[in-house]
Amino acid sequence: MTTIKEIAQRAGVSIGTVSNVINGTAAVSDRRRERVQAAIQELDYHPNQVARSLKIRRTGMVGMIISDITNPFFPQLVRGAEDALLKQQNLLITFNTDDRLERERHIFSVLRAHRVDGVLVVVAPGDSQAVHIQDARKAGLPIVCLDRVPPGLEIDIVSVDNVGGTRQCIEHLLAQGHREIAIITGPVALETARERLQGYSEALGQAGIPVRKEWIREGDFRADSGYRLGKELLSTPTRPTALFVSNNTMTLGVLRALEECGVRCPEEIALAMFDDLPLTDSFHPHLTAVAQPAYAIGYRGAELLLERIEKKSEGQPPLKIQLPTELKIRESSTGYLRRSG
Amino acid sequence: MTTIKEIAQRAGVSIGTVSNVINGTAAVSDRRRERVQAAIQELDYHPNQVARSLKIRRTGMVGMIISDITNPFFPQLVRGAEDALLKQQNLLITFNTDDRLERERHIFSVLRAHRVDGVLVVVAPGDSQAVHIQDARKAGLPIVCLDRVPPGLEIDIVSVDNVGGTRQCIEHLLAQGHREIAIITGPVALETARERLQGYSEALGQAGIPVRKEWIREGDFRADSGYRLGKELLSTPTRPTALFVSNNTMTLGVLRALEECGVRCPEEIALAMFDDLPLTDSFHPHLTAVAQPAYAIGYRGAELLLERIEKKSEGQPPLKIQLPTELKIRESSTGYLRRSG
DNA sequence: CTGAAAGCGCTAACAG
DNA sequence: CTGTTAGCGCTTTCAG
Repeated sequence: MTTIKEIAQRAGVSIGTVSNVINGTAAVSDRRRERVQAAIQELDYHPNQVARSLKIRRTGMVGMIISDITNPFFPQLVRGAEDALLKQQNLLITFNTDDRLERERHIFSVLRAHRVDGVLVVVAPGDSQAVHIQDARKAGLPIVCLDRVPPGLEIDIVSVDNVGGTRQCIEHLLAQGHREIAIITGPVALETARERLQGYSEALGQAGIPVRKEWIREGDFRADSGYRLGKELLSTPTRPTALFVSNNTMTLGVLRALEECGVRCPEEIALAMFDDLPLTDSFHPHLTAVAQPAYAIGYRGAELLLERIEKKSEGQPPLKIQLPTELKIRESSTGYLRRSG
Repeated sequence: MTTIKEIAQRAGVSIGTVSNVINGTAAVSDRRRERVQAAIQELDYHPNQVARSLKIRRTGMVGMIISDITNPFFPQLVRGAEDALLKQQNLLITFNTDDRLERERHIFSVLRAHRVDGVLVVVAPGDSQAVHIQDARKAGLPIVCLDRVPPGLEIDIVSVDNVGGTRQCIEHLLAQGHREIAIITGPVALETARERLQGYSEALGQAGIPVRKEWIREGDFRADSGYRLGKELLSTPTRPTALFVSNNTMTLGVLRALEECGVRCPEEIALAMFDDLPLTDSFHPHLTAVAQPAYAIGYRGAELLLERIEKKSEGQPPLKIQLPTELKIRESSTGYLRRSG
C-alpha cells in the first residue's frame, strides 16, 4: 500500500506539500503540484482515510440501523439516505436488527467504536429507556430517528403523519359505504402502531360509528401475523366488509389468508393498508395504500443528520419533521360489491 | 471521547495492560482486569477502531457494490452478506451504482481510501477492461464477484447456472405444449444475460424448434424495457403463446403491458421469468420463476471473501462457485388455455 | 510557498 | 504479569 511518504519521495517534495495538494489546504507551486499529481497517478495512490480520520477526528462514515432490508419499505429509505450522504462523500454503513433490541444495542456499540460521524436509526420496539441511545448522545454522537419515535426521548425525528394518513384512508372506506371496518394494528409498543390505530378510531368516532373490540387485532408488522389475524377475522361470525392493515408486509399475509379462505378481494372484502408496495401496479389486486415517502424520509433524515454533524444547527432543539402521506386509491378498496338485501 | 489513556489512569494501570484486557492478548491479573473493566463501564469507553485499524492494518470493514437496493433481488443478497460478515464482527458498507460504470469506479476508489478489507461486487455492465478492479487486486485487495462475471477477468465469483436454469424453464414451457415462445433478454453486454439467452436457444434447439429472431428482444433489466418490449411483442401479428423474461423487474413491466393490452395471463399468454419475486405468493398472477438463491449467494460470497482476507486460501486459483437455481412452477405458466382449432 | 515535527489512539515488541 | 516506547499514515502548526 503506497503512502504519502512514498509520494513525497517520488515527487521530491515534503509530505506536507503532498497533503496540501491533496486537500487544497494551502497554495502549492504549479511545478510541484504537477509532480505530486503525477506521482499519485503512477503509484495508484489512495490517501489513507483511516489515518486521516484519526487525525481530524471525523471518519466520513454514517451508520444506519433498520429492522430488515428485506422488508420492501426499507430499500427506499436506505437509498434516500445514501443519495443524500454521497453528495458529501459520506459512506453509509447499514445494519439490520430484525427489531431485536439486543442487536440494536450491540450495533450502537460497534458503530461508536468505529467512530461514525452520526447515525440514522429506525428504533426497535420495546425499549422505554433507550439507554444506549442516551449514552451515545451524551458522548456527542449526532443521531436522527427515522419513521419511529423512541418513547420519551427528545430527539430529531423525521416521520410521517400516521394519525392523519390513517384517518384519511378510513374516511375513504367510509365514503365507499363501509360501516364494518376492521383493523390489524402493529405492535402497540410502537408509537407508530398506536398512532395508526388512533387514526382509525378517530375516523370511526367522527362518523358516529362505535369501535368494536373484536375488530381490532394486534399484529407485529410481519407477514405471518397478517396471515394469522386475517384468518381469525374472516372466521368471525359477522365478517367485516372492509379491512385496514397497518403495514405492507402484514397485508401480504392477509392476501394469502384471503386466498386460502376463498374470499375475493375486492369483491367480497375491501382492503387498504399503510405503506405502499412498489410492485402493486403490476399485480392483482392493486392495493389501496397510505403511501409513505420512504425515499424522502431517508433523504431528509440524512440531510438533517449532516447538519447536526456540521454543527451548523448547534444547540437547536430537536426537530420533529413530519412528511405528508399520500392516499393511493386503487381497486382493492373500490371494487367491493355491496351485499344486496 | 474517552481514550485508552484515560482508562489506564482511572484504573491505575498502564495503557498496555488496558489493551491486553480488551484484546485478551496477554494474561492480566484478576485484580487489574476488574479495575480496568470497571473503568470501561464507568466511562462508557469504546475502543477507537480507527486508531486500531491504523495500527493493525485491518479495518474490519467490507464494501459491497450492487446496482440498486431498490431492485427486489438485492436486499436478499445484501442480507446474506451482512449475516455472514457479522459473525466475524465485520461491517458492511453498501453502495448502489445504478449500473453506471463511473460510479463503480468512484466507489472503488472511495473504498480503497477507506481501506476496507475486501469488496463484494456485482459488476456494472459494459466494461471489458475493468481496470479499476485489476488495479485494486494488484494492490492486494481481495475481491469477490457476485452474480455477474466481469468479462475477461480471472476472479472469484459466486453465481448461478443461468444456462441450465433457463433451459429447464423453457423445457417446462415446452412440456406445457408451447411451441411459440418469445424471450426478453437482459443487456447482452452482460454475460449473465447472454447465458440466459443461450439456455433459451439450447432448449428450443433440442426440441427441434427454430429460434425466431423477432421473438428475441433485448431489454436492460429494468421495468420500463419490459413494458416497452412486452407491448411490441403483443402487437406482433403472430403473438407468441408463451414469454420468458430474463429478470424480475422487466417482468413487472410486462405485466403492466399485458394489462394495458387486455391480454390475460395465464389464460391468453403464459409467462415465466428468471429471478423469483418475494411477494408473488400474495398476488396474481402467481409467477413461475427460476429462483436464484440470492441470500445464499450473498452469504457464500461473503464467506469466500472472508477466507481470502484471512489468507487461508493463499495463492489458490480463483473459485467459480455456481449455486443451483430452483424452478418454481406457478399459475402463470400452467393456466394457459390452448387455442382451439 | 515549503519542510520539519508533534501527535491523533492504539498495538506490539521489549525489558524488567 | 506489567510498563515503556516506537510507530501506523496522516494533518497541522510553526519557522523559515
